[in-house]
Amino acid sequence: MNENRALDAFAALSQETRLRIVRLLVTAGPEGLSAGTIGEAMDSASSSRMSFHLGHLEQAGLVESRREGRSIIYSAALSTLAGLIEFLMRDCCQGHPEVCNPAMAALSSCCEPTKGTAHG
Amino acid sequence: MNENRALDAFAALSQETRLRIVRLLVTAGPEGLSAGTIGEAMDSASSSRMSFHLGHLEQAGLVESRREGRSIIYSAALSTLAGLIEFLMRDCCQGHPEVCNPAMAALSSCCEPTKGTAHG
DNA sequence: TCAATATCTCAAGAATCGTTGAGATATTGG
DNA sequence: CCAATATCTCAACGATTCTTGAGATATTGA
Repeated sequence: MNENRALDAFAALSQETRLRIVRLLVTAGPEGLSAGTIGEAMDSASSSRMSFHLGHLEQAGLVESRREGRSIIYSAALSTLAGLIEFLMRDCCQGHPEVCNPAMAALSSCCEPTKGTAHG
Repeated sequence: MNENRALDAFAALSQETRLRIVRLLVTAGPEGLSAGTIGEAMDSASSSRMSFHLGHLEQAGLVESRREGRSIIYSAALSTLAGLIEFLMRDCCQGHPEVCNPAMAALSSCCEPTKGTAHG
C-alpha cells in the first residue's frame, strides 16, 4: 500500500453506494455476489450506476471480479482492506502499544488474533 | 460509528493533504502538533488551506484540538480510527476467522494484540 | 442467427470540493 | 490600547464527481 493507492481506496469508500457494496461483499465472503444481486440490494440502482460504482471499486483495488456465465461476480479484496488499515495506523505505537490498542480491539472483536510483534 | 460518520471520515481521508495530516498525527501521538507545525510539514501550505483541512478533519471526528496559548494543538482521534476499522470489517468472519486474518495481521504487526473473542 | 439476459461504455448536466487571497478573531507582551 | 503572532472565516473560480439515459458488448439457448 502506498499513498496514491490509499487515496484511491478512501475516495472509493467515501460514497454511500460504494461503501454499502464493500460492506455487503465483506459479509458475503470469498464466494462474492453477482452485479445484479448487488444492485438489488441497493436502493434505486440503475445498471449503469452499479457498473460505474463496481468499476470504481475494482479500479481502487477494493473488489475483485470474475465472470460466471452471463453474470460477473464481485468479491471483497480483503488484502487491500488490510493494507489500508496498516497504512493508516503505521508507526502508531512508538513504543507505547496502549496508544493504538483501541484499533486492535476493534478488529479482534471480529477476528481471532494472529501472532504479531509490537514494533512501536 | 454509523454509516454517515464513516462516509465523512473516508471523505476526509481521501484528500492528499488531509491523509498526510492524519498519518503525521498518528505518529505524533497523544501530545499532538500545532497547526503551524503541521503546516510546515506539508508542501505549499497556506494558513487558510491548513485551517480548511484541519477543520474538515475535526468535523469528521478524525482529529481533536485544544488551544495552548497562541497555538491550537491537534491530535489524532484514535477511537474514531478504531471505529472506522470495526465498521468496515464488521461481520467479516462468519465463522471463518481466516477470512479476515490479513487485516488482523496488519494491525498486530504494529500493536500488541489485546484479548478478544471471535464472533465470526 | 435471433432473442433474451446481464453488464458495461459513453456523453452531458448538476452537484460537490479544493485553492486562493483578503480580512477577521484570539492571544501575548509592552 | 497597540503591535506581533497564530489561526480561522468567507466568497469566487476551476476541477472533479455522480447520475441519467441511450446504446454497445458478452453469454446462453433455440
